[in-house]
Amino acid sequence: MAATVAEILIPLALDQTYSYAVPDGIPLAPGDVVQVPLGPRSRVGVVWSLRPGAPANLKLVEARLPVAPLAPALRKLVDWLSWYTLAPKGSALGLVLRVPGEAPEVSRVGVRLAGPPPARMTPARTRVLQAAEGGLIHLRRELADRAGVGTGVIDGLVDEGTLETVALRPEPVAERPDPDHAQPALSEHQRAAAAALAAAVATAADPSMAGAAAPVILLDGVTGSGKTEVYFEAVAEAVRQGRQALILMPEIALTSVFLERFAARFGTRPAAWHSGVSGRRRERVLAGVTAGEVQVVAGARSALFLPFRNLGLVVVDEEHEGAYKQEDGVCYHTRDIAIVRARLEGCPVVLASATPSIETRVNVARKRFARVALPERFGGRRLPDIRPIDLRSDPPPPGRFMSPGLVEALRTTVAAGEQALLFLNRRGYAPLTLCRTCGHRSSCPNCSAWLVEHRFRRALVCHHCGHAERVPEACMACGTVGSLVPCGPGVERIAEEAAALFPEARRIVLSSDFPGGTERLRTELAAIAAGEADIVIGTQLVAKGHNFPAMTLVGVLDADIGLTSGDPRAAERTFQLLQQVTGRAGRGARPGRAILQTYQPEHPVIAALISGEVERFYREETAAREAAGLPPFGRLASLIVSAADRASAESHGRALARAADPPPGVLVLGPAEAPLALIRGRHRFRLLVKTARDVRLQDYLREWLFRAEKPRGSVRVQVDVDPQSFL
DNA sequence: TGGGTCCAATGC
DNA sequence: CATTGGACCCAG
Repeated sequence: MAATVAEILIPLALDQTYSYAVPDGIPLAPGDVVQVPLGPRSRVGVVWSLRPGAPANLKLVEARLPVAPLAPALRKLVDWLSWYTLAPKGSALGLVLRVPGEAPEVSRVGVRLAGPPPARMTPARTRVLQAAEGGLIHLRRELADRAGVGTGVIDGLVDEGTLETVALRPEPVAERPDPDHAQPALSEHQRAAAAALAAAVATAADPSMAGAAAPVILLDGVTGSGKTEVYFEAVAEAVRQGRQALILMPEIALTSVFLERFAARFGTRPAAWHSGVSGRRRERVLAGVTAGEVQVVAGARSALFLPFRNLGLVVVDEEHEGAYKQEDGVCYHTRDIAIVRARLEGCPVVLASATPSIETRVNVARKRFARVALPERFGGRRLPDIRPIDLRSDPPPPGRFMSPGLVEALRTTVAAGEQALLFLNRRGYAPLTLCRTCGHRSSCPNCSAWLVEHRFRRALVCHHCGHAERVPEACMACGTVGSLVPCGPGVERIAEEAAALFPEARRIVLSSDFPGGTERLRTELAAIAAGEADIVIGTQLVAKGHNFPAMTLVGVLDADIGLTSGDPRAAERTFQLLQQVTGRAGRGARPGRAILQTYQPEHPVIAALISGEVERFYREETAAREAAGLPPFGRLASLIVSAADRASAESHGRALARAADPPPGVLVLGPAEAPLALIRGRHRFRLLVKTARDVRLQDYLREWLFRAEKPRGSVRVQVDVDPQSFL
């Protein structure tokens, strides 16, 4: 009877499709979403291909689900992603496939005046009738609130026939953005840049240009140069062309400011998509995106996999951000996948950054990406003056972390009624707790990391696994009471110091583990922007994307953090972070300045920040990468071998190394104990594969892992192609 | 020997 | 991912 076999991909960690017989009654096409039996249960899968065949002992496809099929571009993306990352195909599908839940669309019910007044009048009923005057349709709840009655009164009037119910179409998740809502005031540079981006969008939308490769464009502009306004014009062009636009951001949860700026330009907010959007809203955004009704989505990395119907533009804001790298499950870099997705959809990509990554710079130099530059700050504002304080010659008093020079700068800033930011990229009170008597250091039982004291929570916390314990009275090792001392500063400790020095200044501490969650963070950020604080003490969370007009001083407490991590990207990362955080100063009318406390003012990163020789820094850093054969001049993959016990992790790592047999141009290093050897109770060893740029890295890795001993027991091997961090 | 727990293999 | 059945352990 059935004469077709369907290859079905199921969103589980399976690397192959499974074959099912297609019943005659269910016509199928590739991309269709189906229900198939798998083991004891029924699961959702996607038709990957169909072929004629006499199904012998195959199970039957149970049903085709009444949802939009997975578009060819997304199926290609899944294939490409699993090829590139070595993740199982099914895992890659899991990123893309979102099956709408069973929850039926709750149509909102409205009521309106429709019949004669009720036989029996009451004061409550009178108020309702007054509120409903004019015959307009009101929401049941809203009408009740307006009349100051319960919804029961409304229902009573509906029963009487005085009011009638009307089914309302659900409120759209996002209004149509109006590309001509507000004409932005752009500088000449901005206008030129915006025109270039819009032209790329228009060209890609032109049917006569179909098939031509749409460009990847780096929008390169210093902090405060107005990149957002510029790429908004590209978004506007996509909307005019009737196409969809996706704006990817590293930290969408905190950007209500961004949504407002969008609304000011387009008259309405874009649809937001991130982990914080859940339930009904998520489903409705999904449905709107699928149908093409939602035109602009602003989202975190998972938005990259939404089923756009006619994508016309992808913007990757803060292109260089480390948060774009997904480190577990399917390891991918959002920027790179965004470029692949855009190519499959035939639309341009805009990468926006004040501090573009070296990869992107090199791609510009190689003419693979175009570049549009915004050379100056909006309104002609100057970048802040940056000055070092050498902690060797100008140290803070004992037990303090602010040098006299920084304190003095703070004093003048606060006295002038301006705002200062004290930046330290370390959460908590103290990063290490030491016993003065026996030298014992509190460390995490599950990870090879020190426990960080959080004085506010009265706990010692592991920043890797979340393990937390009460701050003990006595040393765990020697039992001495009152002998534990906090070592080093975290933001909480800096806040304490600022409070001691400037008791009358208004202070706000911000860090990602802040009690009150994102809602509170949002209000605090708004308060800072409104000038309701004199001194802000914060982690990197305050470094990014916020506009604090009254801020004129940024003090970096430890500019050297991160320079010594042994990670090849450490210098670049530190440079980007410090460039961003110092860029918070002087965005308003008054000029800004920044102070870097450092032990190594001669270090290339610090020296470049102080002298403003950005290009020289990048030139040298790029040259160093090239000399070392590191990306983007060579390719890297890391294999993390983890196991419940150290010995099995190490022995499997060694077995892999023995089987490596690298061809010319490939170097396999390790296994070495991973820098964080123990995380969440798992011991980790790392192998590093370094190849020349033209080596087919994935093919080699596949072949190697196929040949090598398969992991047994608790052993896991995690492959990360293009690793960002080496920790 | 039965029952209980744990964990790796399995799914078309 | 969710289920399962085999391996291992313990009490009786």
